[in-house]
Amino acid sequence: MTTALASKQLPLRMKASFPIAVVAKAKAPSPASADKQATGLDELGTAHVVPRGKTVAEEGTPAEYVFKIVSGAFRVVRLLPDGRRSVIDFLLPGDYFGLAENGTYSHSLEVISDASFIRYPKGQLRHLLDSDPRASRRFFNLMCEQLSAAQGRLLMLSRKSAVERIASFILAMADRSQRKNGAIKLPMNRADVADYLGLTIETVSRTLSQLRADKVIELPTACQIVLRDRDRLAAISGDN
Amino acid sequence: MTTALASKQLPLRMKASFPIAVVAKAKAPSPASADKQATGLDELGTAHVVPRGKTVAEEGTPAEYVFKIVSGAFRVVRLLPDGRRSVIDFLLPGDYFGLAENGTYSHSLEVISDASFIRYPKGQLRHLLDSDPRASRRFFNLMCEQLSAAQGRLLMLSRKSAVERIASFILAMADRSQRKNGAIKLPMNRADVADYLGLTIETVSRTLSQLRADKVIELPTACQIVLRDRDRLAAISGDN
DNA sequence: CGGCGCCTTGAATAATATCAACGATAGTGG
DNA sequence: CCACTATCGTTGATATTATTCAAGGCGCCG
Repeated sequence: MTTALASKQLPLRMKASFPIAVVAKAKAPSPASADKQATGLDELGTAHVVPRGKTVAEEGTPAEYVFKIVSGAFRVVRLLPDGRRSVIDFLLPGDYFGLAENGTYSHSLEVISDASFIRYPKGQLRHLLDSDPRASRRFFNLMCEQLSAAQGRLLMLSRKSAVERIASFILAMADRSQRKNGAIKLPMNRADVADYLGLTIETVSRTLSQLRADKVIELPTACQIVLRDRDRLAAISGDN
Repeated sequence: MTTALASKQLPLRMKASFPIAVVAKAKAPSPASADKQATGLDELGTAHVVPRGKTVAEEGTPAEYVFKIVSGAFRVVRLLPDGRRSVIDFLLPGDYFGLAENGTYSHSLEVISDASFIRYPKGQLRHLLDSDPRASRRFFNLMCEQLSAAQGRLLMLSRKSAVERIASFILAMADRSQRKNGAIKLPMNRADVADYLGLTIETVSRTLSQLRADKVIELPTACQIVLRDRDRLAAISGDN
């Protein structure tokens, strides 16, 4: 509860200096048929730049768009009526949001670090999927990956201890995230990690401190992690 | 751990009287093109009958088939190396298994109550998806539903208390499951429920007892639940 | 330099797991 | 058909883990 309310609305100093802006408008829409592009999708979307803290899509509002992350980092958030928060996923460049959202968004999409994305009208995407087998196949595979990832997290949340979750998380971020001279750079804060792993801020912090004390990781800053003993981290994580 | 090992292999007395059997072999395979069927898929599969306790697909083995449940109930199971178990989903008639499984199965599919299913070679299904937009769309929507369901469960596992999980579970089963004169008939045992909700057998049992004591439900038998106060159950469940 | 978030750490509490015993039930074999 | 037995379910006592409450420190930005 504390976690949820604390992180519900990040009071970021959002000067108007960095508003949502259409940065590039694509060429004239073509009757999605003879495509040479990877997906034939690119020309349907508009590019946008957004500042940290911005909510790009809001839970409960009509799901009109699908988003493709270009740069930066996002969190996918869902709330319980009493305010408890769950971070369903973190999105990084190349990831999509909204593919499975039907009618209204069941999640909010929030910007963690200054970011940009391409936004596609859902109707047009649907049409493309119906008419272009290549795109259809591509997005079907994307859905498969998302589902697999979600199922992996179900196992984690239902059966893993706090250290195991943290270890798994660090290893996953090590693969996905940016590096800054050897250190993994976490774009999210402790509250986000906590709500992603189903823990509290305090437990996340304590567990990281413990891993540091055990010389498995180093923490140059709060949002940087250096792997000191990857094998042991993998052993702690519990899988394989 | 106790839970996992206890329920890892149900020592059901499996007399040879009820083996897997091909019950119906479909007509000659057609070059999936001019389909009149709902999905054009039916003729690709073979029907099978399986007894309780049987493992129909095993985690780690090549994912050659997709399954459509016809009757009975199944659990989708994933194990941690040390034996801890998670029930990722329960499958009832109309549900599919294996759509997102790539290369090798990342879950086992186990029969909870005597059941039957149709099995489709994955390669042929893929081919159908590539060639038939109707089928493609249908299965894309199925994947969307599965993903949404998984995400809902992520919220539950990461933020809900034991009572809330049990209440949500009962309400969900009330919609999906069979009835037996007014009572919801659970096909699974306590260990399955526990591993599905990320709890222990004992906590599941205690929580159900407590709900009974509070006159929210009745438990005519261990596997039957009568809703006595659906509104209160919904309130307890936490969502909406 | 000052203030505000964010992070860390400690101590007490609450929730759930674990250990253990008993009870109920259903399927088996006599 | 009944009694037996294995399995499953319930309940109690205790242990453990993570949460909650509280305070202080660090770092960043203005």
